[in-house]
Amino acid sequence: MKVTIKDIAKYVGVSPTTVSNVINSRNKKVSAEMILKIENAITELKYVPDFSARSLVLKKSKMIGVVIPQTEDYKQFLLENPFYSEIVSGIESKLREKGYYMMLAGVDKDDSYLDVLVNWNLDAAIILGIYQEGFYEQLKETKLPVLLIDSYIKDDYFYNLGIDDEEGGYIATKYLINKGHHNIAIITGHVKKDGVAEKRFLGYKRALKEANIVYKDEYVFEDSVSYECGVTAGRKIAQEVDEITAIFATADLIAAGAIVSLHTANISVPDQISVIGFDNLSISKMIYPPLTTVNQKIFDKGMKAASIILSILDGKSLSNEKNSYMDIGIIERSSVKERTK
Amino acid sequence: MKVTIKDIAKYVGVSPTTVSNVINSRNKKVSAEMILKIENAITELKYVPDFSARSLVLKKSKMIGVVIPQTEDYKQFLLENPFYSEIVSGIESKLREKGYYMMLAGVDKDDSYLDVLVNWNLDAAIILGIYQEGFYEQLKETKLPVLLIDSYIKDDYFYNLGIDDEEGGYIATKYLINKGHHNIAIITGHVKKDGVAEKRFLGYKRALKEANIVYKDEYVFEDSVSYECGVTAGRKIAQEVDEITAIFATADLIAAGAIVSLHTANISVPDQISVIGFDNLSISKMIYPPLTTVNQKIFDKGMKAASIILSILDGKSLSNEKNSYMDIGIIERSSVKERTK
DNA sequence: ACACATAGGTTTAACGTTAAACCTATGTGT
DNA sequence: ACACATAGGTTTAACGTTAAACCTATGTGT
Repeated sequence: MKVTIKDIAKYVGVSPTTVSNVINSRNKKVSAEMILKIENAITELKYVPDFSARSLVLKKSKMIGVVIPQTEDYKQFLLENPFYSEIVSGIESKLREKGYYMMLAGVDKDDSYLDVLVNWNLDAAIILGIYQEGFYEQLKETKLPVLLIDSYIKDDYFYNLGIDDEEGGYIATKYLINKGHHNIAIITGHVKKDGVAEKRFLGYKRALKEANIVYKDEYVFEDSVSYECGVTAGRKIAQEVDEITAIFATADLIAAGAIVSLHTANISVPDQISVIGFDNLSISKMIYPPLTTVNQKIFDKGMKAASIILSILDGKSLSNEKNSYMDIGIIERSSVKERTK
Repeated sequence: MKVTIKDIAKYVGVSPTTVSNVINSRNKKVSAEMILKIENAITELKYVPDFSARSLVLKKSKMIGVVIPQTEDYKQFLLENPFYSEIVSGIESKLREKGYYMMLAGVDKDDSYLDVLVNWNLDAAIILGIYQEGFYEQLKETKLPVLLIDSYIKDDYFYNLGIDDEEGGYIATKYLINKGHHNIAIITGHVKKDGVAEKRFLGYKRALKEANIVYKDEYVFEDSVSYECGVTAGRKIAQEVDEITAIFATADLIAAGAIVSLHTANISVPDQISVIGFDNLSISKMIYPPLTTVNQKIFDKGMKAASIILSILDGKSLSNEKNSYMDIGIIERSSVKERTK
């Protein structure tokens, strides 16, 4: 049998409410002596509170839902994408520090899985990735505080955390230009469907324009954001290596794929072609050559996401500015080189 | 206000129990006509069950705890390790398919965090990684079904899922030997503290012995299992490259680190030195050269772990064999080459 | 000497759901 | 004609916790 608050109460010879008061440190209502007695009884009988019961009466759970998308193609949980797993790490780390719990869930076509937020009296949700229209409507119906990460959904209901993706695209491209490159390919996600991809692409264009380099459609390789698509794009670029001298891969995963293709085609990075990535995933230092990339401090981003949500729950959501941004910057490693030819 | 079972009952003009019966498809107790009426009311009023209340009376939650260790050194959540994130992906995927939920938690020094399993009426736990002695004692006190992944804890209480690590070490080493290598270095985790490392090391020794190659202590590089330690070991091995012709890195993360060091020292893999890894992480095809490694189907392992736990909960834990093993095998890529010199 | 405040509690009802025991009208076999 | 089964429900209590209202003895100011 499970030890309950009543067992403690009986053991000490006191009412359940008093025990509850001690557990929740409402100490004004109970004498120091009694607190000690009850605390001893708790450790002695190994009492552990039942959060289901607590959540039932309080309508709070100290549990935050973290939602990650599924890829339609691969039917796999995207935690396999290091970007998601690193950010989830950050979230969990901060939540645990603050005594909160994390329920991690994938979402596939069956949107109704979202009900889980309500089912469990979750206190709030952090949403990673992009979903269909209806998903956000459902989210709003939960009435819960919701933080969207890297989303360009414009809706007052939601809190947002992201980076300045346009600026990121700009500084990455400018970095290549400053190294003397003019013919710069970009490998990007679907610009129409994905706000992040769109902004980075816009930044790319701005940097070109500013440097008086004509933008060329042929230099744009648009596909899903994945290692595999990086491989495919890299293969195509390998055939134009005399013309193209640098690549802006808008995600490290894409960069990793492209570089493998270039290796296979016996093209040296960075001697024959430079590559800059985006994200600074932990794998970016493991590939060869170590990847120069745009750092977005993913782990910190996760911690920040959790902090924002917790401060909302604490009611100290200071400003009414619902959008937050992380700093970005270039991490120089070895995949970009001054253009010589 | 939240819509409850009572609201539905009132709306339809029936008792709460009847609504409950419909929700839980105990259909024998209610007429077809009534079922329809109630179902309509549920969608109309947007009723969503409260799992806290349900869990309180049923003592079940349909929620499984998944526990991941923290590194003491880095104070980071190990989901950053792709091995853990891939396996968690597999677990989540299967759990969701079966209508279960996942609570993901890190564990640090403050072991009492384990209470969360009891707090939330979790149905079972899946434990990744290695912990101190006391941790397992606490786990047993929860009385919950617990599945340990890749653990060599011998205790009848626990279910286990792993691979034959000794065999893995053996086939990896033998693969190198078959390619003509004699002077084979091994980079391994702490053999005394980590059962997995120990077994793989034993397999390495067995393969050497079988081939009449004398084992040399100088060829053993023992440190933590991480990318960083791979870098360190690789740096040392780089200085003995005339003698050592192959490396068995007992984890892909280690292999990735070692290879970067070899690149830095201008040593060609696999022309001057061959490297075989272990795990077949998704990053192993992203590094250069693509890594030949021992495949342990990590995603599938996660799915299997969830399946085992669910079948225990269903009471159809067929055999009384509590230990399960995944198949392993060599994945040939490009980091190992026939020895020439 | 009395009103009032306060410390240190207790009692009661509620959160939403389910299991167990019970009820009642109708059908069914002999 | 009666016993009995069954379909289709209802009523009650319980899960463990907490909030709100209440109680009582003692202390405190005038």
